[in-house]
Amino acid sequence: MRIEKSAARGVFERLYGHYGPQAWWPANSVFEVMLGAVLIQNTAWRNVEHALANLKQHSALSLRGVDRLSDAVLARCLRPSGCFNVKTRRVRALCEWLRTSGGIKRLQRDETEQLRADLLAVHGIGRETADAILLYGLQRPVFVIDTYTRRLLRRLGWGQGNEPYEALRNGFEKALPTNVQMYNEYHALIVAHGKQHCRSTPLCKACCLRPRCKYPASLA
DNA sequence: ACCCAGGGTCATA
DNA sequence: TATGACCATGGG
Repeated sequence: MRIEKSAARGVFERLYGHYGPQAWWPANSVFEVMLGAVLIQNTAWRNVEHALANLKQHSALSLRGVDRLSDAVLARCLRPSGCFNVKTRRVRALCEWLRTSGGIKRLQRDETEQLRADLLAVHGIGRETADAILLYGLQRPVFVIDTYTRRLLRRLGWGQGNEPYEALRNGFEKALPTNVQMYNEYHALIVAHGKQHCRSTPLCKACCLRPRCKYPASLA
């Protein structure tokens, strides 16, 4: 998958110029980023906020805190984020991994590729979740691919949108400078744009990323 | 009553 | 490699 550098840069400038800085990831700790990355799976951020607020009430926005909760209580906290029984197991797996690998502070010293492999080995952490944790939690220069990114890519005519994850990640990373801050904003901007309704902004008149958008035309 | 939301796992072909 | 069932809440 090949993406033109000027095009990749141009779309970023346009999105940034329109929406401005996104201040991602909304969290107060690396652990909270990890929790959010798992809870956001196939749900809306609003629901995740609710679940995180529930955890906070139980003083469970830390590894120790989550470990103290019973499965029943943890599941009850996660309920608003949907698929809560599934996510309870995934959060447990995440915590188990952190405990057995010496904690976040030690993990910070590992190479990005090593960290990525370790994350992918955790139950419930796939490519997107792993990359979100790497980029937003551990400040590594990894470009996150999600469904909005695939739609954007397709609607820009850069590709089909169904290419393998790694191909797309590689395409963006080669087209852009290796820059954590830029990757951070770019992905956040793609999501922000995708959330807009058609015609709600000048940019969306040309391309909204919602599934049934009437304007599947180019941003450029 | 539907569709969708910042996915991943598991079974199957 | 690729498709489909499944998980399940909350907002539009």
